[in-house]
Amino acid sequence: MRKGELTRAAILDVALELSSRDGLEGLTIGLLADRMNMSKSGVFAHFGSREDLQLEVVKLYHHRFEQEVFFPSVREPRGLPRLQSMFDRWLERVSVEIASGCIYISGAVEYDDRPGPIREELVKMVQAWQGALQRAARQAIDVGHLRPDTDAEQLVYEMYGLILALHHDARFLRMPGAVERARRGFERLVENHRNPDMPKGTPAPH
Amino acid sequence: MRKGELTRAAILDVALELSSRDGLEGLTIGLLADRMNMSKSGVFAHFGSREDLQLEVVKLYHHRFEQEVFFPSVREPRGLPRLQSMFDRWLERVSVEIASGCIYISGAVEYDDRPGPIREELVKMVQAWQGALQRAARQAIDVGHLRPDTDAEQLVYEMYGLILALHHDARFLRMPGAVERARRGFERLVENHRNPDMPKGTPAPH
DNA sequence: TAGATAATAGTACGAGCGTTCGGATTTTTT
DNA sequence: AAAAAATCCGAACGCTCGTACTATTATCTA
Repeated sequence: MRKGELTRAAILDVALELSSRDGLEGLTIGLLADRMNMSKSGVFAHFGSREDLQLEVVKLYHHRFEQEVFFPSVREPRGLPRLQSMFDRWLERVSVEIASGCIYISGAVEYDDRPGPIREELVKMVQAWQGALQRAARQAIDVGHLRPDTDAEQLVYEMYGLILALHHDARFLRMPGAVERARRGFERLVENHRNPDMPKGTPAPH
Repeated sequence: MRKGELTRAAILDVALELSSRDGLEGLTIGLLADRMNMSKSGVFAHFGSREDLQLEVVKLYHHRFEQEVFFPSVREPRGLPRLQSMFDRWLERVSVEIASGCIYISGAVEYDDRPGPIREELVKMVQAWQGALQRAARQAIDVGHLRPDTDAEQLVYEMYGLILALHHDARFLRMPGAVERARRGFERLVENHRNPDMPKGTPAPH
């Protein structure tokens, strides 16, 4: 009863690694078994089906993303500091993933036209992340860090574009310096919407 | 000698359609034969291998992209008009491809870690397009439409991000209004780098 | 420690894949 | 119209995939 959960977790760990490289659709039970020094059926027995395995991989990725990017950022004070932290940590994570691949991004392409529970799960998670970014952006407007006429959704749209371009240029084209470009793009974005008459004496409560 | 080339072209046309939807790696000869009302071996005979078929699909896509986006734009006058035209036509094309998928974008994800001739071809073409955009941006700087301190590569990086975000939000998340967001992002981008003291009386030669 | 239960291996099946090959059929050339 | 060549089909091969079933081994419990 305990050993099983342990190897199951180990399998999922390797499965996430393989899915990051080859995509969720490229994840194969045979290769996974090889990496685990196990038989195919031994691996398979831990999951009812391949689709269930893929779903678990997606959930595991989401959990790690939350742990590494989202949760540390919400401890920052409301407004621009929090939004900046979210982008920084996000960018930091994707920078590391240049070597391995990001499941949110590759999954978006793999499942943009492939209906089913995996697509639904992916969409749900990406929407959750975009929603969190939008809330942070709106708070930055509310506390006066960003101009009141700032379009939060447009802001998040362009932030997402910067990250996607990073993944594209760095991972696909192998271009150096893409991380710095994303950073500079965000700086320009913030500078464009920064509130020139930020009311002093009203620091954002955290 | 003539009939063969005709059906070969017809096969490639359908193959491009299928590859746009399911990705180049999702293109299968069996499905292609079904759509063509032909036998698998009949389809196969027109190409030495599946990889050759995929390569031809990539080249066909590139040719259409040039025809529809690049060539009409270089007839615009140098500088901002040409750059604007390139982005507009690019955006227009991707807008249509929201229903079918864009091979440059899906290919970038599929082949970011899969070496071989297909990856090389894709990289070459994307680099060519980015190079064309950079040349147009530099010309816009040279003729004085954009500020002299404008970083052309950074500009293209952010343009690419806007298009990638469009593909992501519209095709994967099925969000309405993404096209308009891309357009607004580009407007802001241009407005940020527009030359305030554009020398009058020196219109760009075209 | 003995018995129950969980965990893994082994084997096999059916489907789909790219590919090969020989023959039938159609198109082009002479 | 006859000969030559190009085009296409049908069947089969070897491979890999996910999955089902049975048996064996390891682990936990009483």
